[in-house]
Formats: sequence, structure tokens, C-alpha cells
Amino acid sequence: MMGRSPASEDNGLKKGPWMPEEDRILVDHIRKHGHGSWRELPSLAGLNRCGKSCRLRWTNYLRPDIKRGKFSDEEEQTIVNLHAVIGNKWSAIASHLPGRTDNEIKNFWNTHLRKKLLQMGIDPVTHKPRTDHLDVLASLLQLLAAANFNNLLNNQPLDINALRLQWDAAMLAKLHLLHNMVQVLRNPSTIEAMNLISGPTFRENHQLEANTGNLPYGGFSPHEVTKLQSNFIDLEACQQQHQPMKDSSFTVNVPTSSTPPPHQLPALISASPECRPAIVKNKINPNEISNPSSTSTNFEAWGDFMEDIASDHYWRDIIE
DNA sequence: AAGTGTCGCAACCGCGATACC
DNA sequence: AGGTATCGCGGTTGCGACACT
Repeated sequence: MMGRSPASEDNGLKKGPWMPEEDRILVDHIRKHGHGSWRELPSLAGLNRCGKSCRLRWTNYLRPDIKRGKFSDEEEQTIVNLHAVIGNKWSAIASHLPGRTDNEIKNFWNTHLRKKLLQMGIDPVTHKPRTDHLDVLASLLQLLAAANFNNLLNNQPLDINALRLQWDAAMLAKLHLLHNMVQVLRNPSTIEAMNLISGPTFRENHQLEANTGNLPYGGFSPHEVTKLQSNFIDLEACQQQHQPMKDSSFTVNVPTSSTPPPHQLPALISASPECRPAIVKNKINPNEISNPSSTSTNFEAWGDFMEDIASDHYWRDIIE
């Protein structure tokens, strides 16, 4: 894979990708004479390059002790551990990884590790779980609270559309947060990530903590995670059934079972009125439910869940 | 098959640190 | 002590390869 622009001339000196012949000349010269002064090297070796370019080519590519190919798990973990301590000190990190160059490590970080950590909900700068989702939720709820307060001040009855809008916004924000949290927890690479940032003992510790109830990430037990995920599956099914409303009153679409691929969560859902069974619990028209016996359990569980997440205590507990 | 978007990575650029005169 | 040259580092660029539509 070539990098940089095609060879161009600047002050008569060649730039851009190195030709095999140039590599051979550089390697031959350094083997015979050492690099000495990099500034002098090009003229001594007969290369039409600047010394800086020669040094870079040698240290990043031609040096005989360079190890090429995929980074091992151990190397990956070393990089993450060192980065957590010293940050973007690529040359310092490279000094702990024989055969790896700072440039290679830097590229590997930017193209793989950084994204990997982000995907797992870990801030690649601080190496701590990201909290921006909570910030978004907090600001959204503040807006809603302000809106409610304003309504009280004006002593105006809230019309049904305003209520729906507020309910939608609050529920969407909460579900969005939940979705992200569950996604992190259900991702098989999360364990790997925790191994990376905590060392290989995380798996055992995690198991121990789960058994003793001392749980990381907001106190979710595996059972709770499973329950949350199944509720999301129901939500997705609800969304897929998406039927136009017959009139202005809420209708109920009973979720059907839906199985996502392994390790994959449903996409974020919209809080359309069809997907709000909790708020219409007392308005259900039994005639609209095609098979009440088979769906009532699902529905009740869903209603419980919606009540749970609508309560402030639930969220305080999670956030804390 | 062609067009478009994304990824991976070699190489370049700019700047601070250090060495040398 | 001050100026200049050189080195080394971290950030950025831009091209080819590959994936997706």
C-alpha cells in the first residue's frame, strides 16, 4: 500500500514513495558506513533525497530489526496500558515493543485501538467509561423540566399533544441511554476491552463481582442485562409492526417475538405513539388485541419495564 | 461494471529539544 | 551566551486497496 503523493521534486530533491532501487542504495550505504550524519548521507550514498527522508525511511521501514505484520494480543495490551499512563508518547511506547516503530504504533492506535475503545464506550484519552450519554440525558431532562415549569406558571392545561411530545422526548432519551449501556455490556469485545484496560484478570474478577453482587457499570447483573435486551427486542418488533393510527387515541401494537443476530442489539427506536403501551394501559380496547392470552405476559412485562424506566429512582440508581 | 465511500499506512510537515560552533 | 544545524517526535496528509451500493 503506497502512501503520500507521487514523486515530486522540491529543490531538486525527490519526495514521495521510495523505489526499490533507492531502498537498496540506502541499505547498502548504511550497512557499509553507518548512517553517520543524516544530512550528509544522501550525497555520500548517491541518493536524490533529503536526509530527513532517508532517516524516516530507514527507521520506519528498512531497519533490519523491524517486526512487521499483525500486532499480537500482548502487544495490543501493552500499547493500551502504556497509553493509559503516558498518553501519545509513541516513541516511548515503541521502546517497550521490540521491532515496532513509533509510526507503526501510532497508526495502529489511530486506525484500530482508538476506535475499538470508543466502540466499547471507553474514552481513548482518559481510558475511562464515557459519560457523554449521561450529559445528553441530563440536558434533555432539564429542558423537559423547564417546559413543565413554564406550563405551571402559565396555569395552562397541557393538551394531549404536548403531553405526548414530552413523553416521547423523555422516553427516547432514556431508551437511548439504556440502549448504549446494554450495547456496551452485551458486546463480546467488552470483556476483551476490560482485559486490555485492566489486565487479563478482569474476566475472573468480573465473574466474582457478578456472583457477589458487586457489579461494574451501574450494577447490572447478567440477568438484568438479559431482561433489558429482551425488552429492546420487543421494542424493535413493535417498531417493525408500525401501523398507522386509526384515530387520535392511542392504539396498542402487541410486541411479537424477534430474535436479533447474536451479539447484535436492535437499532435505536423512535418513540412513536404506537409503541407506548404503558401510558395507555387503562385505555386498552380488548378487541384490538388479536390474541390476548399469548401476549398479555409480554405486555405486562413491557408495562412493568416502562414503569420502571419512567421512575426517577430507577435512573438515579443506574446513574449512581 | 462503475461509482462512491472508507480504511490503512507510508511519508511528509512543523516544531521543540539537543548538539555544535 | 547566542546563533545555527541537526535530530527526533507527534500530528497530518493523501494515495491505493478494499468494501459497499
